[in-house]
Amino acid sequence: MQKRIRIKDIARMAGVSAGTVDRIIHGRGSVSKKSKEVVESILREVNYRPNIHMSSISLKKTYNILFVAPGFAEGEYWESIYKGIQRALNVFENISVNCSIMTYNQYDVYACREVFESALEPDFDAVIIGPIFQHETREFCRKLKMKNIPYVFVDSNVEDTSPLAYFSANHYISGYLMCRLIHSIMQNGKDIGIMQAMRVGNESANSTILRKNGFSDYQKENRLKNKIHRIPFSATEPESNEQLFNDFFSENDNIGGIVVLNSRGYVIANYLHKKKIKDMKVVCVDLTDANKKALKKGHIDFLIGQKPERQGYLAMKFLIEHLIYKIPVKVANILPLDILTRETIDLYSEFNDLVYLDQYEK
Amino acid sequence: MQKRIRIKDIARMAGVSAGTVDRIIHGRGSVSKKSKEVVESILREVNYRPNIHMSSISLKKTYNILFVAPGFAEGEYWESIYKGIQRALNVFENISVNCSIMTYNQYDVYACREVFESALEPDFDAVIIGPIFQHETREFCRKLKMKNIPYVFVDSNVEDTSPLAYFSANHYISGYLMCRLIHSIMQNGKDIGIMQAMRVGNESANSTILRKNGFSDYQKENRLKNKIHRIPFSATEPESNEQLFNDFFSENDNIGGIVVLNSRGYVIANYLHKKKIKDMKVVCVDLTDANKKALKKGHIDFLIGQKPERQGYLAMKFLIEHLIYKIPVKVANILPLDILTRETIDLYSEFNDLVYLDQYEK
DNA sequence: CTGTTAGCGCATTCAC
DNA sequence: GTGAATGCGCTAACAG
Repeated sequence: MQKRIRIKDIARMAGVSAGTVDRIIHGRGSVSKKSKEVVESILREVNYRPNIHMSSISLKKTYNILFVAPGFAEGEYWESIYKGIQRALNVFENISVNCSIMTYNQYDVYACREVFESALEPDFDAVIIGPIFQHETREFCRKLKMKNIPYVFVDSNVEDTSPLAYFSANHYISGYLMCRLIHSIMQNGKDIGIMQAMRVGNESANSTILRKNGFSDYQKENRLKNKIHRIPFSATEPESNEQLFNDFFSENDNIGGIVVLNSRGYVIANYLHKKKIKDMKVVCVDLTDANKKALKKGHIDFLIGQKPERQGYLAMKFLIEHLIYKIPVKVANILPLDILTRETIDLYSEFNDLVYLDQYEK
Repeated sequence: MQKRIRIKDIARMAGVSAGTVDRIIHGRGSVSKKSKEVVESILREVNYRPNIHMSSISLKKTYNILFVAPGFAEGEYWESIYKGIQRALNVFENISVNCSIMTYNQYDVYACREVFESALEPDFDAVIIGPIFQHETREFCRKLKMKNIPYVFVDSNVEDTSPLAYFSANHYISGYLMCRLIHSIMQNGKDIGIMQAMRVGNESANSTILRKNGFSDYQKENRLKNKIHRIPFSATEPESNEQLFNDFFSENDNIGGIVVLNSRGYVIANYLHKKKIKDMKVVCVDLTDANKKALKKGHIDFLIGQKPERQGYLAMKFLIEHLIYKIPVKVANILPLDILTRETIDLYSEFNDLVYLDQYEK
């Protein structure tokens, strides 16, 4: 139970003053090569861990951080991520951070491009990106890199970019799991319906593609021969869905289970309930308000959660720490998947709303 | 985005000095009734929230806290709770806390009595209790109350006591959920085997009883007529279990699913594997190392987690906050249940081991 | 390039 | 019973 090592201790050991050690830790130049080497070797040797709460009271700088992601309404997936970001800002309230937010239409690649373009104008200290379109995101990241602006991803990673870190679920395993779950509860030999949104430009979201791969691989690995049908669905014109579903089910009368690879599971769950279609097992993803409600009523059997709040929280936390200390952070941060049923959803929500928060947060 | 209110602000508003406000916040007497009233009303009015990280650097007092619970080996349930306690001590390392630990044999009520007796000798500032035997725990709490020592429970609450708070899963729902899960994956019409440990004095653990109730109620509510058989099992003489299981399965040949209401699920899971008994669904509770291993190999289908680490963490955190600020804490703290499968267990463990921890913890 | 000093919010100690 | 002074670990501004 030895006392934590302080800057003062490091300074004494290195034969310099505390001010010099501080300059080295924060890399604000103007130190001799010799001092730098000596101090840095001692820092490593004693594994110095700065006390961020102490730092924060004396820190003067204001950091400007941008969160750019798909737009969201209350209770939707991306709102949870934003809430997590806010929570981090509360925990580190002593540190002055301005967090701007810019959103784009996730079903329209052209809108996304425009928003990314305008996001490059101001000079942010760092950016948190919620990516949907791979190509556009890559381009955006390339420009950020040229401007020397660090960025992190939430929700999913994008290949061929160099983020400081990303905070994501493993979407492949998510799809793999959903396939296992639907099979474990549905009647053998029945067909499976899959819902997966299409976007303008005919590109599925990054995460949805990965889930689909996981789903298919589970089928292959277990030599499952159930027929898979794609259920037509429109995210942008919700009023057309009922007709689409009617057509689908009249053409396919052997469906025993439905898997929804995006966060709109409640749409089909509510449809099934309305049409009094029983004996249909449903597995969905994302704890949106609408999905939680459908789960609670028993219209969804299993709901997979991706801890979006925690993703946002960790992203902002790591960014703050990086900006202050230039600490090398772990790049790949894969969060666990939550499996929720109607029995556990209430406890889950309550806990996240109340106990989970630190008492000293707003 | 207004700045947080400081003690200095309160002092100015109340027309007293910061020292006086501090004395009132911590209740260390020697303040006039009038000052107390004025300051307290302002504290409420502005909803003053002290900054514990600032408090901690200047705090001089050392707190002595006892953790008394069933003994544990590495990777077992109670170790996780203890780990959570340690984690809280790391997060609040600036605060000087001595945490002692005393353990008792959870299968022997007489051993428990003795340990409780000797736990009353030293003068602790607070006690964290892991209860097994209801009657003995009540008696222990009664004596703690007489000595004016506050206590909290982890794992489960005990009726007719007055803890400062308790941190627990909802064991009733846990049993209810296990019943639902086993039914959703096992073949219709088969029998169910239940494992539930017996203890010296013939008293089941608090939590196990509650789980059993939940299990039974799910059956009743859904008018499920499957036969339930109790599987004989000894926690204290593990070498006798194979014979007990052999006898059980030769007498009961229609078992389709097994539910284990205590943390020893791996015992039967490994037995089934060894004996090459297929087509038997297994649902267990507690993420012990042995259970996780069995889950990963596919010998357990669903494993229910109770977040023991988080229980321990929250218990210690709340206790520290209470000791420092006498903040009224929420008494009932029910944590959500985790549902784990072989697909999700790895992500869960990794995350808990690494990312979950604050960077500034050891 | 570097040491010194002041001040962040808070608890404590010492005069009054 | 109370205000003022001191120090906790750290950063920032200044002087050299």
